[in-house]
Amino acid sequence: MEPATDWIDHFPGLQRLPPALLATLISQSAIITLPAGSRIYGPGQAPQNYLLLLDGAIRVQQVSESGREIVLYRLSAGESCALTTACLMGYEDYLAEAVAETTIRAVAVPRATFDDMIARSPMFRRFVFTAFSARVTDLFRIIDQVAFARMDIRLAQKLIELSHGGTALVATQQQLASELGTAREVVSRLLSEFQRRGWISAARGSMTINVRGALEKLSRER
Amino acid sequence: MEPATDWIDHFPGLQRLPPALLATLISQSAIITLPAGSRIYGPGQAPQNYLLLLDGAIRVQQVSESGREIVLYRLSAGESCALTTACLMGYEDYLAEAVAETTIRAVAVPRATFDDMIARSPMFRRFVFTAFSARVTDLFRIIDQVAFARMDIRLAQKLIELSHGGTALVATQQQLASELGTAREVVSRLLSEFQRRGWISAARGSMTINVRGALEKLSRER
DNA sequence: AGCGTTCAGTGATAAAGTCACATACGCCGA
DNA sequence: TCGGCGTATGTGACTTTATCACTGAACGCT
Repeated sequence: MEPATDWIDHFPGLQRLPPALLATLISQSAIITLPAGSRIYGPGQAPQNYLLLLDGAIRVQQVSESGREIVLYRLSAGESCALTTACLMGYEDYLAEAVAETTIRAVAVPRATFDDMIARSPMFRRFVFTAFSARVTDLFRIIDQVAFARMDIRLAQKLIELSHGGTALVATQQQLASELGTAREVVSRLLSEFQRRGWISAARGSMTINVRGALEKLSRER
Repeated sequence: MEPATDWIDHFPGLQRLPPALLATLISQSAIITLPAGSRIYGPGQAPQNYLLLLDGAIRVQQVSESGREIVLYRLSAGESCALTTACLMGYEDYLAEAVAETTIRAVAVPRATFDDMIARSPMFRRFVFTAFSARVTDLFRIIDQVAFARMDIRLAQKLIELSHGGTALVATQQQLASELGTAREVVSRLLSEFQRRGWISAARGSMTINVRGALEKLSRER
């Protein structure tokens, strides 16, 4: 089978790899497609490939024994599963799980090829470590938020984040609670309060931001 | 100056490096000593070296804007500053800070040497990635605990951890609170309760575990 | 229109965090 | 040996968050 070659365009950090290395990377890797909702890695499932995401979004989250969830970070097109890879290389079991939020298309680089590329290319190393450190920074930030930040502030931040600059926002209270690692009832009460102040209007499974400025002001507090 | 060579014995994962690589690593690295309490890395201080810890202990923690702290993980002899290194390679600023808990002695591997070793030795790569994944696993665990675990359970776990199998434990309530990322008053009340039940006896700046079994039982709950 | 499922609201209560003090202990110097 | 002082601890009052147990509303189907 003829491997596709144009996917490399998605990754600015890899575009200027020396041709020989590029050829190796491309010829050894497969392009995979997974439907929305599929679990990509999970506790006890050691990952076998280094994934470079071409299309779609991946959500990495942690699920507690009581069933509560918290979203750790998201990956979108052009990013790679960096932490996963650390676990892959280090033989540690993954404690979090990664779920496809949409249909995803990704390049799967086998373990051996990954190791080979790391050895041969400073640029590839740089690419991988940069991705690592961005994720680790995300984790530090999450810990800071969960340990020290008030929930109304965190919810305001999340509403702004999920609205992507627009005014509409599609999410159930349960989904928001899972984003923040809290209980749905807490989200319900905070949203009531936001609504009472006229900052948002809520409907079943969605809401509208009326006064973005107020949410932004709150989200800058601490 | 003649570089010391015997430090390599501290790191089983590195002992069987090919002689040529070992020679490079040893000749390029310096052994440094830092006094207890020194800040090794901090927010905004990008690390310049990969540290391999020979003696002493390092605590990595996060400090909130309000001054509350939480300990993320510790490093002891034979371990390396793995996450730090990711930030070093990825050029991201460190959000947490690393503090020497005791006088420490460490091998400082310069960035360029680190990169070179990564390129040349599968064994070195394995060593680094293994350390990395152990730390990331620690972070996942912290997030799980902070987001979902009850404080009495976490305190019981911490008392057991800090007692190192013995019965005596030296720590102030403020130190315990910083370990857990909570407020001192919370620790005070929980310790009172443990004491009321006869599980521990507390004094100023220290305490004694009387009924380890009870703490262990509690720490297994969730 | 009826029905099952998913979402959202709410009261009661427990756990944890915050704020503002009151004590208590240990040590050092007069 | 006695104050005085800095650090450590105890506690009341109150707010915020979590948990539990429901109720009722909205939606998608048949």
